[in-house]
Amino acid sequence: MARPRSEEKRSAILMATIELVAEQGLGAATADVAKRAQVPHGSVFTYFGTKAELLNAVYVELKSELADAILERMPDDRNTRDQLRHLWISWTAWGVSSPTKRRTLAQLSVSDQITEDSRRAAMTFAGRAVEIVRRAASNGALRAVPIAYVGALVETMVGTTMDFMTRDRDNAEVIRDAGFEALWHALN
Amino acid sequence: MARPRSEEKRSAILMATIELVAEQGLGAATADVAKRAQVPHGSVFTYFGTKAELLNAVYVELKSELADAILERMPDDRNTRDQLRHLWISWTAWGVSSPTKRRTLAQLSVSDQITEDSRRAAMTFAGRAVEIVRRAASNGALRAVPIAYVGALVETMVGTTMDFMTRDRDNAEVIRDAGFEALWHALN
Amino acid sequence: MARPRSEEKRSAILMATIELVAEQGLGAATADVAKRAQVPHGSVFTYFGTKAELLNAVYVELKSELADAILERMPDDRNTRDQLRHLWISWTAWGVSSPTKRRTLAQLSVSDQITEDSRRAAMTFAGRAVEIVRRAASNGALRAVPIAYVGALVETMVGTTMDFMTRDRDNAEVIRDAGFEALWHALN
Amino acid sequence: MARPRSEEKRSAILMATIELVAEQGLGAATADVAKRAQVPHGSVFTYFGTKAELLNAVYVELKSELADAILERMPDDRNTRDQLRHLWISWTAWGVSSPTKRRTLAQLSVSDQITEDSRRAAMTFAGRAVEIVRRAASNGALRAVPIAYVGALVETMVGTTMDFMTRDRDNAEVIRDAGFEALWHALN
DNA sequence: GATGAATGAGGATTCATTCAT
DNA sequence: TATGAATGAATCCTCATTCAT
Repeated sequence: MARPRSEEKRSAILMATIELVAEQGLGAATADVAKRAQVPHGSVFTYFGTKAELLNAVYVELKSELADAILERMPDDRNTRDQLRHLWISWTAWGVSSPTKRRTLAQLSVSDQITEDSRRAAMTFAGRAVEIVRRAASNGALRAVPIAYVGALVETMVGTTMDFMTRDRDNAEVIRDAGFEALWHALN
Repeated sequence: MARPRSEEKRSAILMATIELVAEQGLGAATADVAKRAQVPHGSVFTYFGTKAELLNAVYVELKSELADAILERMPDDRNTRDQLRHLWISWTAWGVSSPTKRRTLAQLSVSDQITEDSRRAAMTFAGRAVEIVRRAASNGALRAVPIAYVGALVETMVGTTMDFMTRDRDNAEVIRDAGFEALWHALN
Repeated sequence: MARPRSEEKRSAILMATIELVAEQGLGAATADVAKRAQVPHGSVFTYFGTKAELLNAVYVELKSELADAILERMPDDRNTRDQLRHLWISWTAWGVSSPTKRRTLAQLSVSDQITEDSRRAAMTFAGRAVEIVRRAASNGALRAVPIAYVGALVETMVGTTMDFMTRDRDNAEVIRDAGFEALWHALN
Repeated sequence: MARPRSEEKRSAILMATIELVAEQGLGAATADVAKRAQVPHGSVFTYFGTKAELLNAVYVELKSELADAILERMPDDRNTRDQLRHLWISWTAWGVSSPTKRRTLAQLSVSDQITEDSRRAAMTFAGRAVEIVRRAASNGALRAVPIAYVGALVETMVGTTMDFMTRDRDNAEVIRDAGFEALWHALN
């Protein structure tokens, strides 16, 4: 009759990790994560096994959340450009309004601690988004290259755009819209 | 009158750091760097003071080398598109032929250990390259946004392109050329 | 529910520190302390956080022990001179019989690693002793100066006396008694 | 035809050491001493051989300077009390006006780096002062104990008095004069 | 399952002294 | 003699993971 694991604890650890990685990088100590989550140090390991697994869980969590934010109100009935524009706007909006999550996700994305499995799982969430990108690029300069490359280009352009929007709040919308036009031209 | 600092030693430490960071990430131990460079551990600190300074020196060194590689044979008499294309090709060629340096530079670029000073110094090397980008973007969708944003977009697109070229050697040129077309359209 | 901290371990670390500081000074290595205490090096930090905290704990511990030794059999019903004499004799006896503790305490007392908090805590233990000194000095040359100064004078005179008693065991009692007379005259 | 050692350099190193030890304790690095003295690091060792020798030289220098300050205007024709009083006043005056030197001397005095030789040399400077103390104590409670003990008592009482004078400038003279009366009574 | 003490291999940095120039 | 680079043992502290309670 083991006590069931608490979803709250799991979530608290996840959130604490997101915060600490944003603040201190991937070197953030698990003991500090536990303290921030107001959870015993040992619990981090009962819930996630190893630090690497914890980081992977955070990665998947953030990717999933991001995919939801992007796709939630996607106007499926509109043309490709409108859909891509929705993707671009909701994605950057997420990044600008969740800078902590954005920073942590950026760090995790380039980390070699994230497994191929986690990356694949993240891809799955992004399926519909990738499809939009694929359609948008289907007649342009990138029509003949692997879709993964196109997707990566879009992702990296969004990332850079979010960075500059965050840094230059006054011109955030101008940057965002110009960035979208650049993307649209790049794909067409 | 004392023994002068040895340029060779300095260089050996720098190279060893580049290799180890590529292999193990920014957490690479200074003791291992010393061993790889075949110098005593203490010498790392004689030459660079702290690990952070060492990493900054590596960053500046690689940025400088990269700028040289890009600008060395830049055809200044050609039109903007040709110059941008030369930039794109020489940049990706550097990355593909120096994957170790590329990986280390990528890690350093997103690290918060790199100071604003180092980034500024790197910017200086890149001056002429930025000018080409500025010209290329002067009539397109990005004409009204900060040049820093445009430069960052180019840099991130090159990075992504190098990654895929390295991973998919057989199609490297196709990817590279499609990537360039995408960039050209993005800027125009 | 976890393993509770072991009072024995804490105490072993404290004792090992006292010994090593007496032997090697405040520069004694925490690793050597651990070895002497037969605990893993990491445990020193589990129990005391930093070396400075460890030293402060030793200081407070020794001051407390000393206060106990002095005040334990203090004849509260006797006149001031007898009480001061008891203080002097029990204090010097503690120092002569615990030269290791005495030396360590002497080093800590002049160290700038000891915080104001620790010194205040030590003062508290010494309260009754200070009161005796205050009474003894209340009609003499030192009646109008801060009691802290008077207390410091007494402390420093005891320290010097213990040193000479230790060095010259054969005349220890003569020195001790002469020293007490000197103190008594100084205060009266 | 070796270049003669420069008295200026020697002196600069000595002064720099006094300052740094006052600021950082005996752990002050010789490299920092050299920097403060505006002298190459190696020179510290050409002039003093080892760090321990340097510290001993500082000790002897300060003791000598102190002895000069105390004895310079000693009124040899006055009675013992007046001479002792002159000793007390000039000594505390030196300490209050040279807090850096005082702190360094205090640290060195309790250090085990100072050799017996250095201590003996210092004693020699203090000869006339010891003689005054001896005379002052010749009929009191301390008449039968080793003169070294009496001297040490005087020294430690002066030290404590200087500390409180420095800390409580407004009452410095009151403390000084009360301290002297206490000393006089202790010796008589 | 819950808890937090236990562990010891690293990690970055310091430093007195030596010695090449 | 003057100079400052060279050296590597030593230092304090961190940390992921395990495990006794």
